Amino acid sequence: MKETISTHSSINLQDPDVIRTAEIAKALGHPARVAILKILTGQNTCFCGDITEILPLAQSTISQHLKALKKAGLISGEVDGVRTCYCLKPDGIQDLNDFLSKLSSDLMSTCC
Amino acid sequence: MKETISTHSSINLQDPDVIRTAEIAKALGHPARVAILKILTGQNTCFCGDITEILPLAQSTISQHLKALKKAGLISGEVDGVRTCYCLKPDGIQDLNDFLSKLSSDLMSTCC
DNA sequence: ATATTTAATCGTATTATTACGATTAGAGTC
DNA sequence: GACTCTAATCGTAATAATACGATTAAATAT
Repeated sequence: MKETISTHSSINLQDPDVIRTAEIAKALGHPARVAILKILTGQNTCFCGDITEILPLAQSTISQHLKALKKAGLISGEVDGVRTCYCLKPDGIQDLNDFLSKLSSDLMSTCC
Repeated sequence: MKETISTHSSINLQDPDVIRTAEIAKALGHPARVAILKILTGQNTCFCGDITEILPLAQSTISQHLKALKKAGLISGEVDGVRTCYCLKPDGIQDLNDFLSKLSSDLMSTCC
């Protein structure tokens, strides 16, 4: 017999915030995609081909990773002639940053 | 013929920083694990059973997710009698937070 | 029009993740 | 000792992710 007074009625797996955070984190959850973000951060050479030259992965694989980052809203990709110009999207990065800042600040609360 | 002057000799997939960031993000990359972190943040009830009552997942599944979070260094798990007490690990959260803060601050650099 | 360049998509094989029920193992209780 | 409670692990099925080469499509150049 349990008398659990749950204060967690607000935490569920369908919560858009939870889903959004997981989505962004998942997009970041592969070394190739972290590396791509770093490359995009440091330079204004945002073409797929440039990344293909830097990372030891096939063009189709890079393209797949770019697609994943774009789907998660972390980067934009605009066609520029025969190429596509990829660019970081501050909003998406901010989303995850917000969650983590909040989490970090809450860490003061006692546990164990 | 290309004359790429790469300034990215420092970015590679074996870079421990890149690998670490991806590892942490991957651990966060599932709604159940984000929810678990939120639960651990808000309360000092850190037992597996408590989480099992809050989230609509089997005990074995929760246990699996806890294992993943622990492996990534985001939580600790200490046996306390018949139970195990789980707790957020500030260091791991900070690792990812650091990367994202840096990324965010770099977003000012021109691109597209 | 033909050829070239760039990047997306297709097809596919391999591996990893996710979820569950069942079982196991250890701690505490009767 | 037998019993209960908690949580880890096992076994397994279904799904997703990853990587590659090959192909396609669109833009540009010759």
